Amino acid sequence: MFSKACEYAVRATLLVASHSLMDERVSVKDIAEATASPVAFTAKIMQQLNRGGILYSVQGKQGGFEMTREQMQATKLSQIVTLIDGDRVFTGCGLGLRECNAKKPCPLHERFSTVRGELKAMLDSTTVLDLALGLKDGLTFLRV
Amino acid sequence: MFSKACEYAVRATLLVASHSLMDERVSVKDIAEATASPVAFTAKIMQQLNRGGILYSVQGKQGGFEMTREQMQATKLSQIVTLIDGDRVFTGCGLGLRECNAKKPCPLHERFSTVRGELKAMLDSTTVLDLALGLKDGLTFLRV
DNA sequence: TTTAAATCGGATAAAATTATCCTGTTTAAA
DNA sequence: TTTAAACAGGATAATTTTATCCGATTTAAA
Ligand code: SF4
Ligand code: SF4
Repeated sequence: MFSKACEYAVRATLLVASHSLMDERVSVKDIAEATASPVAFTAKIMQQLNRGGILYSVQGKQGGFEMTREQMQATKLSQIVTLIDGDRVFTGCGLGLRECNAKKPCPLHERFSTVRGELKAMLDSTTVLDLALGLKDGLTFLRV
Repeated sequence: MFSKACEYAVRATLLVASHSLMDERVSVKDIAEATASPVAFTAKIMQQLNRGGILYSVQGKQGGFEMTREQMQATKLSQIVTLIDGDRVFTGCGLGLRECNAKKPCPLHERFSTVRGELKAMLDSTTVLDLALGLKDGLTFLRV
């Protein structure tokens, strides 16, 4: 469904958000540990999230990553997915046709575009804050 | 969403089915051409489809691939996806957690499993015959 | 019987994704 | 001022996925 990079990105963002709700800043090391992700790969992804304006990074000792409540509210999951994976999951053909042309539909067109639309609607309507709250309260988890 | 191999597999299966509806057998070369897929890779996938009982292969001159109407009716898209990609798309975690434990859900659990279930229901309720009919009638297409 | 079309399957290659390493810079604390 | 923690970013490595190649076998037609 999503790339590993994208899964790590969402997990990392939610972890940063839940800590920011408690006014804590987290390091890459903390993030990788808490989300069971490879640390160096996670570091790369944090750079992308920072450049994409999803969160803030603070350099130097005592540095790390943090989010404002505004960012948490403004950031929908679909934005993170698009930032890391592009829009293929939202616009791509279920059967892999290079170009989606409704006048020349693939056999799965009707049924697939319905489900794809539901996925997009779900990710469009879910904010980082929505999910970070449950995480902060210990109701949900980011690693097994 | 699906691997390239899986996309090729579904496209190839639908092509074989539509031709079998007209009592025509098709070669790997024909399939690759008609579905805009790499021929050698498609050949490998045809072997998997044959071993998996999705369709029949006929060796030797005038050989190729074919499906019975029973196979078309019995084969749901979900079976092809499972054969090629396994069940990760149906059972995997949207955030990539290794083990899905409803008692220890990821933050996206509720929303993701809903959409994932709709995808599965769609693929479970769609047979190869359903899609091959529109293809045979020229209403849908397998390449741009 | 010979030939050629076609699948089978193992080996290999190319490309993309995932993951690591290392050096430099920033910055707070000692 | 020195030190060490921490991110930035370029280079490289490992793994997986995608793709190709080739010799062997099967089989219908010439
Ligand atoms: S809509 Fe149908 S045709 Fe267009 S891309 Fe999706 S699946 Fe393929
Ligand atoms: S069910 Fe929820 S927790 Fe379990 S895997 Fe799917 S999304 Fe993750």
